[in-house]
Parts: sequence; structure tokens; C-alpha cells
Amino acid sequence: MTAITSVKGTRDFYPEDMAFQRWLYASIRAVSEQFGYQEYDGPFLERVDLYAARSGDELVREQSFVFPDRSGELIALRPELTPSLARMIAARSRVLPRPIRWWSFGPFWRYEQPQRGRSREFFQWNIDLLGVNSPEADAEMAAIAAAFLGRVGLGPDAVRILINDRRLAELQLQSIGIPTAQQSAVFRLIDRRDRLGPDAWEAEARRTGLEGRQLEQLQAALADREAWRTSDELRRFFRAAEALGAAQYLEYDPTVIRGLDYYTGTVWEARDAAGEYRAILGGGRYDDLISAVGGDPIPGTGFAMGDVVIRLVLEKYDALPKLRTNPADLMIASFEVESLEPALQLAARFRSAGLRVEWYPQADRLPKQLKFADRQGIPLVAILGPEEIGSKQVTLKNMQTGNQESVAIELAIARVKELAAAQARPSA
RNA sequence: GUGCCUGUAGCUCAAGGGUAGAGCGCCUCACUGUGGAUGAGGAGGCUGCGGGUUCGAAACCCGUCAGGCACCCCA
Repeated sequence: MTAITSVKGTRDFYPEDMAFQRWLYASIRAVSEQFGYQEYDGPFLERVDLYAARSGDELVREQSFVFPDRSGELIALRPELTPSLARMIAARSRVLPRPIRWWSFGPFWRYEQPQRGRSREFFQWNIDLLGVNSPEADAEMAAIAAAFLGRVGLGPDAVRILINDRRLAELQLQSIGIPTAQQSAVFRLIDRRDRLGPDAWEAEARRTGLEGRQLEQLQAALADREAWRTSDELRRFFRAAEALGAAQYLEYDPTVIRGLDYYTGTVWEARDAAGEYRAILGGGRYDDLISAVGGDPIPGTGFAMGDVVIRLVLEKYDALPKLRTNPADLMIASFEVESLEPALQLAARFRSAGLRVEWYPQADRLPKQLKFADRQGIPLVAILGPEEIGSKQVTLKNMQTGNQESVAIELAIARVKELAAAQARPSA
């Protein structure tokens, strides 16, 4: 094949895909603003050093698109936003009023093996609350996630938000007698428990250096769904989440750890109830990140959601919205060569009045034009043929009801606006 | 980056060494001023790409690219 193919792991966005992206963005914006968050964005290109400091070096070493610029400096296509956020906050840490509530939606790149729910170029919603180190702030983040899920039609029966706290997890490991040096290895082990079978996991646990008694205690801790009660932070977290109306989505899950190294407190993720897909969204508390990139210490908490998994889950639960891909309020049909010019004039008048107007550009048969309008989902067709022109009228056909009426051309704009408003209401 | 599976029409899939098919979609017509329904007809393929085996390859072999599954990691 001589055709140049698309880059591995990238997606083409046809109009129907774009309609979904716009809908997703609109939903994200609505929920973010509902909680008073401000939109921002960082650059798509960053120095590799920004990520090297933290993130977990696998992310930058193995999974970033990195290239030297013309001066030889290593540049990365951003694999995540939180370090850029930390840099931006650090740069103005003395002047930004706190708390800082910011959200963003934009493209990211990771050099991964593409799979279902995983691409190399994806969009991600990031939302963070900085300057507040309280369980109630963490609960707000979870409540935002819950509000979003509810808004897009995914109820608590379809999606669960699973919560843990690394401070609690660390205490549990200490009480089992696992030395601090071994902690991150054990965290990684816990993180993989669902993916490995029980036998493979135990073998892996022994390889990590856990003795029989420690292994038993670890198993017991991971099975204890009530351990959150021993944590002040988690008790306050769940109480606040309850007050915020998000409790139905939430569950304490001691096996949730998350891979990123910079999390210092709560860690959590949302998964479909059947456990079929990857995490829909994930986040947690990161209290040391701002100081790590050179700012005053500012605590932070937040989460990120990719556009790929959420779409799969929406499809699975039949919650994908039916979206129009054609924005036109009406199409003008004119099927005699002599009526093309009056049709163009009418289109111009409609547009001047603020209407979105598509003009059918050929003198094709009327059935063909109506079929086109139907397939495009255009709600209204203005027919301007010799009969209408002769009587200075235009025929307006409602494509959903099939009703049509003749209107004097001077009155057409007002009438079309009425009809368009009536159309817009049910679908809004 | 590693292992396994799969690439046939726009989509979902048949044909498992001997002329490449179906359903859906698309186009045309019935209906040259009225869409969706129905019927009839039509277009569309170097079987992902490159090489090999064979009289003959969509099929068998090798490579490569892409997708899927698992690992790794994560949105």
C-alpha cells in the first residue's frame, strides 16, 4: 500500500467522533464550573527534566515521546499535566489566591502498546484543588468525579469509585514489619493483585521478599474492608463525601495504590462495576510536588480522566448521547436552475439574522435533497422553487414531523426562528 | 519492549490450495415539486504490505505493518 497511514496509536476524528469529543468537553466544563473551578492549560511541549524529577521514572523513560530540539535539549510531548501544573503554581505561588481550583482538558502522548482503552495520543481532563490539606478537599474531588459520572448517565451501579489512603497503607505495612525500603516494592505488588491470579501473586510476593507470616498478614489487611475506620483522614473523607451526596459511588478498597510516585495521601480511581475496563479516572493527594519543582510547599489533590476508557464504558452502558454532527438549523432546497440565485440571497438573509444555514448546491431532484437533509439530521428545509418565487413565498418543511407550511419571504426569518427554537428545546 | 491471536468490499463476516461471496451501508430507478418504508437494478476488492513454496495462494511459509489479548505501565 502506497498510502501513508496514520501514526500508530493515534485516532482520526470524523465529524461523529468530534461530536462526542465536544459533548465530553461540554460535560466536563459544566461539572468543573459547577464546583467553581477555573480553566487553564500548560504547554504541550515540556523539558524532559520536568518529569524526570518525579512521576515515576518509567513514565518518562519508557513512555514519553522525547526528542532533541535543534539546540540538542531533550523535549517531551507531555505525558501528563500535573508536573506542568506544579511548575505553573510554583512560579506564582506567592501571588495566586488560595485555594486554587483549576481544571483543564487537552491532548497528551504516551509511547505505549496501543490496546483497547489505551492509545498513544489521547485527551485528558485534569482537575485539581491546591492549597488545602484536608480530607474534605479530597472528598470534593471525589464528589466532582461522582457528579460527572451522574451527569453523563453512569450511575453508582455502573461505576464505582474506589478509595484508599497511602498513609493508612504505610501504617499497615509497618505493623506487618515491612521495612520502609521495601515499601514501594510491596505497593507495586498490591497494585498488581487483581491482574495476577492468586497463585501467581503469591509467587510474586515471595519474590518480593515476603515471608509466610507477613504474607498472611498482608492478605488479611487487603481483605479487611473496614480498615478505613482506623484512619482519621478516611473517616473525615467519607463523612464529607456523604454530605456532598457522592457516597453511593464510593467504596474503600485497600488494594488501590496507583502507580505514580508523587501521591502522598488518598489514592483513588473509578472503574466500571464489572471490572471489564481499565480505570476510567484516577487521582489522589500530592503534598510535596510543588516544592519538588521549586516552589513554596503547597498541598494538592486532584484526578485525571482520559477520553478513551470513558467512551468505551459509555458505549457499554448504552449511555452514549445521540448527537447531531451537522450544525445547520435549516437547509435551503432549490431545484430549478433559475431559483439558485434567489436561494443564495435567502441564505444570506437567514445568516444575517443569526441562523445556521446550509445551501444545497445543485439543482438535483427534490427527493434527493430531502434525503440528504434527513441523513444530515438537519431539522428544517426551506424549499424555494418556481412556485414559491412566483408568489414571493417559501415552503418550510419540518423534517421530524413532516409538517410543512408556506410563509411570505419577509416573514420567513421570524418563523424559522420560532421553529428552530421549538426544535432545540426537546433535544437540549 | 516481550509473548499469543487476528488482518477478505465503507461496516460485520463467509469462502481453509482451483473463477472472491453474503448481510448491512452506498448509488440509481419505480417517484423529473416532497426524506424515512418497500421493490428492482448497480457500483465498490491486486484478500494490509513485501517476499517465498506451488502448474495455481485469500488460504501454506518467512518478514513487515496495523489491530486485539496478556505482561509492563497507566487516563
